[in-house]
Amino acid sequence: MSSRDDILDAATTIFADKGFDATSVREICATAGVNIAAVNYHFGSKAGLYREAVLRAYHQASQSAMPTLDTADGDADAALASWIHWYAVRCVRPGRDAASRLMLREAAQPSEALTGVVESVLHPVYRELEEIVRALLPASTDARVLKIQCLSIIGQCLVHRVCREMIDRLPVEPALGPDDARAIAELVLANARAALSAASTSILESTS
Amino acid sequence: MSSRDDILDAATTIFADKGFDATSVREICATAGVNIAAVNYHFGSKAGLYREAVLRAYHQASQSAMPTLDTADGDADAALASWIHWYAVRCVRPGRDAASRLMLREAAQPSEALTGVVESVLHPVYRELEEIVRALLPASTDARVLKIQCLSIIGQCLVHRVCREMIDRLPVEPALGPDDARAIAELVLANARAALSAASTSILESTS
DNA sequence: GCCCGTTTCAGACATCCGTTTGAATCCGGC
DNA sequence: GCCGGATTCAAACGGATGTCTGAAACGGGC
Repeated sequence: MSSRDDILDAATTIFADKGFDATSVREICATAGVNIAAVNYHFGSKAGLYREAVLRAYHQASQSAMPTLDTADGDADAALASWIHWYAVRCVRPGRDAASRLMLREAAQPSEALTGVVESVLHPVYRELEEIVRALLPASTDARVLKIQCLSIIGQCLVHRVCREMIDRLPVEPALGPDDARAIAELVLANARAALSAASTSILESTS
Repeated sequence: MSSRDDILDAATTIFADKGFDATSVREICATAGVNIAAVNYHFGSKAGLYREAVLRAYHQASQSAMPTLDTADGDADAALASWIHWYAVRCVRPGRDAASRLMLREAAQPSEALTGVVESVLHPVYRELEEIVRALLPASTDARVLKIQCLSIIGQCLVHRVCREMIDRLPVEPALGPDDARAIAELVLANARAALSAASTSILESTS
């Protein structure tokens, strides 16, 4: 069972770094130190290996529990803080955690072959954030505004993952690294609080 | 000169959609309705075609002028509003504008072959935002905080482009479309204003 | 010691890729 | 009408890819 896992480990890392198309089965096997035929023996095909790697990454991602409104005993603000910290750390920490990198790659550009698989882990994450944010906004808030606000929070975190290569090349000091995860999380939280309370009052003003 | 442009048009669209590796020269030529050899005749290689497509996309992107502090006569808040609107529309509007899609793909994952080319258009955009945001924050603001705040603004816009496929699959109504560009821009602006003023006062409090 | 299912292996398979070739075609200038 | 450079074309090139084959090696159960 070792070679099967070796292949999965190597595949997760390389797929996460280079994407499905740019990765060759031979490279994966060379990294894993196994014969090329092992991929088709254990996984049927390159696509099967990819599917398995994403599924395993999903399973690993489910391990570290996502904070929810319930785990915060209904305290929406505390839940927001926990959620943002949980998500931001996940985005900013550069991973030896290749699994989460692979997940995020799939999130941005889902494989048509994996329809439903990735959604099953992504949707609950989004839904939970929306529940938390909904509790922090007036009940009268437009659904469209709620959605945009949630995506803004996600975007502030995700940019540090998706645009990491660009960020690292930015001609401005200081460079942002994994050590700044906490600072980023706190700033995003402060921004979200400010944005949500501003959104609340502006809605109250417009309806008064 | 027509076939050369036909190839560039087809290449820009397909490269933007599928990336460099997943795109084949044969597919580009079939779409453009030209012979396969035309790519190497006009551009030397697939990489040369890619480079040319990105460069043309960059050139087109430079046409619509970016708002700056200067064009707002030094009014930082007005400049921020203009900049966010300019950038958000660019991100949210889906593209028949394949050029900007290609640019954003390059921004997220720059080709090593194009080092310097994309930076030359991306860096001024970031620099300008940082100038505007700097003017809206206390002079004592930490450079790291300034950078994170700028990336938060960029992230809130960019998420609508980079994660479009995921957003479209979100199990929550209503769907966000290109018509919501203005609403998104306004919300991001409101969020940025709230975040920056909150950041200003918190810094003042901490130093007093 | 031997057996049999599991796993590994070197090698070959067809296919697709980006690229090249050399001839055919076009077309303005004379 | 015809020349010569520019362009297009069908066909093929070598190489890399994903996949498959058949035999070799392994390893626990009897």
